[in-house]
Amino acid sequence: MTIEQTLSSLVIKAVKALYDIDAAPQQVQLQKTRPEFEGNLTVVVFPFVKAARKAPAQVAAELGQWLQDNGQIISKFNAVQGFLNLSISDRFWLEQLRDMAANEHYGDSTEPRGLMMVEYSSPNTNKPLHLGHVRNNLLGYSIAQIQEANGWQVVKTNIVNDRGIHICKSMLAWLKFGNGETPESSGKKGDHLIGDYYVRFDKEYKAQVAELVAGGMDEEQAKKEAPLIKEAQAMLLQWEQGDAEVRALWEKMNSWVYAGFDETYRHMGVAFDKIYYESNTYLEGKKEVERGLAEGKFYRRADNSVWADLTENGLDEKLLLRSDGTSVYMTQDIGTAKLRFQDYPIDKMVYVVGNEQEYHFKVLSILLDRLGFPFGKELVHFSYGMVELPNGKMKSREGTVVDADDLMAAMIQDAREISKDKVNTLPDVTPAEAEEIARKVGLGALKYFILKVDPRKNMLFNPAESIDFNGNTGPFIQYTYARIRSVLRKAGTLDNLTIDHLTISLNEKELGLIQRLCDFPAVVKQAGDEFSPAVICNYAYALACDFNSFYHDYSILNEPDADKRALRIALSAEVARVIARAMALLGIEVPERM
RNA sequence: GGUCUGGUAGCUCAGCUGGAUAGAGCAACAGCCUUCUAAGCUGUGGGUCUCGGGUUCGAAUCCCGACCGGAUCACCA
Repeated sequence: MTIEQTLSSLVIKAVKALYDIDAAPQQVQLQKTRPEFEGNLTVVVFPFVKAARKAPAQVAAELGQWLQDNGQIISKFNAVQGFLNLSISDRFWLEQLRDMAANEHYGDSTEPRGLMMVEYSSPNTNKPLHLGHVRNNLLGYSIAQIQEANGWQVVKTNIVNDRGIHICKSMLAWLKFGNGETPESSGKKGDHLIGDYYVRFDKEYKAQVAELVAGGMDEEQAKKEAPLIKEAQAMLLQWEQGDAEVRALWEKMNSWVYAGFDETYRHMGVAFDKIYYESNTYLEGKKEVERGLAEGKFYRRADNSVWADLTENGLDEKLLLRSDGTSVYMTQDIGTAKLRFQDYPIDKMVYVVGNEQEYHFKVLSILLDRLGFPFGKELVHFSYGMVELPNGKMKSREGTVVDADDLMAAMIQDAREISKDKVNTLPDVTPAEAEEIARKVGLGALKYFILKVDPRKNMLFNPAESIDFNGNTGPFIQYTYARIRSVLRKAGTLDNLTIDHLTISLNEKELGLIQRLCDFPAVVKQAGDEFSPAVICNYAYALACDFNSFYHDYSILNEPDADKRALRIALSAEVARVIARAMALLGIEVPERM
């Protein structure tokens, strides 16, 4: 039972006893007491003043007196207008600290909630990952961790868009201009190599179009008639027909890309439990559409294309199969969903996909439902905002993308240089440890920078300004952790970490820290309910701030009173543990020293 | 045009299921290391919460309208 629950039920008893009011739990408004007032928690009494027929300040005072007389945990109170500020006894807080320290999984929900599949990343295999994917990957991974902490069994999944005209373009450009270049021969990462040929295709294609237009052709027509695009389309057809040569080339080039992606994922610290490939799922989707057609749920037009009529759902009509019988985006997502639900007993399906695809998922949900999949209606599109640059959206063809590998490398380099500049550089640090610290800190700065923003909102990234390492940042929180660990290493030989004496009187900072620690389980729950790693970020930052303030004002190891010293050590250890856990929920590692 | 979404300090963002004098960080300025890690701590300045109505004891928060921005409405994925 949390302090809020305890107090809430006490207040309900109080208003019944004092004013004969039958209050619902939602009517009891509890909030943290603002720092300018004395107390830990505040009851807002306005909801009761009307029924009590007394002035707000009087209701607050009477309520406070009752609570103090009848609830053992309240040590004192004060009433300011309609706000009743309650001070909770030190003993209560000390018991809370003792209990959480004894709980190995503090913060986690104990209630099992079924199986949740989280799809994220979902790259195309024709170019390397960029900043948009970084936000996607970090959000997806973090959401998976957070939902696990909330009791879900989570399967992390990735759907790789490994077929289609885009990959044919890269293949074609490589055949024409590549001279057999490989990742080994060029020293390039496979995904970057393929991305370069995708860009090369576009360049050559544009030149062809320009030439046709110069020759007098209409631009729209030129785009269709350019020899390169015709060749790419022919190649896609060959691929669909299973042409051995095209398939072999496709497999070779995709394998280069996968090797590159694997490296990026590993570096980023994200992983998947099960990967699906569009080349395996799109046929399944076609079958489902055919079935729906046979069952009269869809209809075929004169040109042979297949459509779903969604007008009764307030939407338009949606294409499901082209007139040439090939599948579209929607088709393969239907197939992928079907395979997934065959493979796992999924209770909740979550798609981590940008908000530009809200319409797509609205339609997908309706279609799956219409096809008789019970999970369709319940699917969650975790729709996150775009990462924008100062001059607008990233455009791969305009060269304004921020590459994921480059960005991570740059962050780690910044971290290296900042460590070097520190006056208090660790004297005995080995080069290997220094490098490990730089990696954790650089990636920590990047991840926190992205995750601290409300996922639903668009966010701005300015490549010209470096990401901070001071203030409300990942490194600030990592630093707080490293600081505590340093103290604890020294304390290890001085004291044992037990709280035997629950009679210690707490100072303001100690009490505030314990109260903050007590919030953690509710924060984890809120982050899960709202699908928001940002909630965890805000909490971790507030906790680190509280600790640094405490650390500045009070000595831990030089405290002469042995009981107080033991308490401070135990409290610090608990703060470190919760920081580490919160950061783990964000996919951020914490260094023992920095 | 329809639908969705956003507008809070110079900049990046919290706060939004209504509660006390709207908060952080960055940037600027002023202090604090012989003492547990100064990636830290303390202080100063900085606001018409886009605008206008409404609801109420109370509105950045809820409702309506206006203005401005973004997304989306493909035989692209």
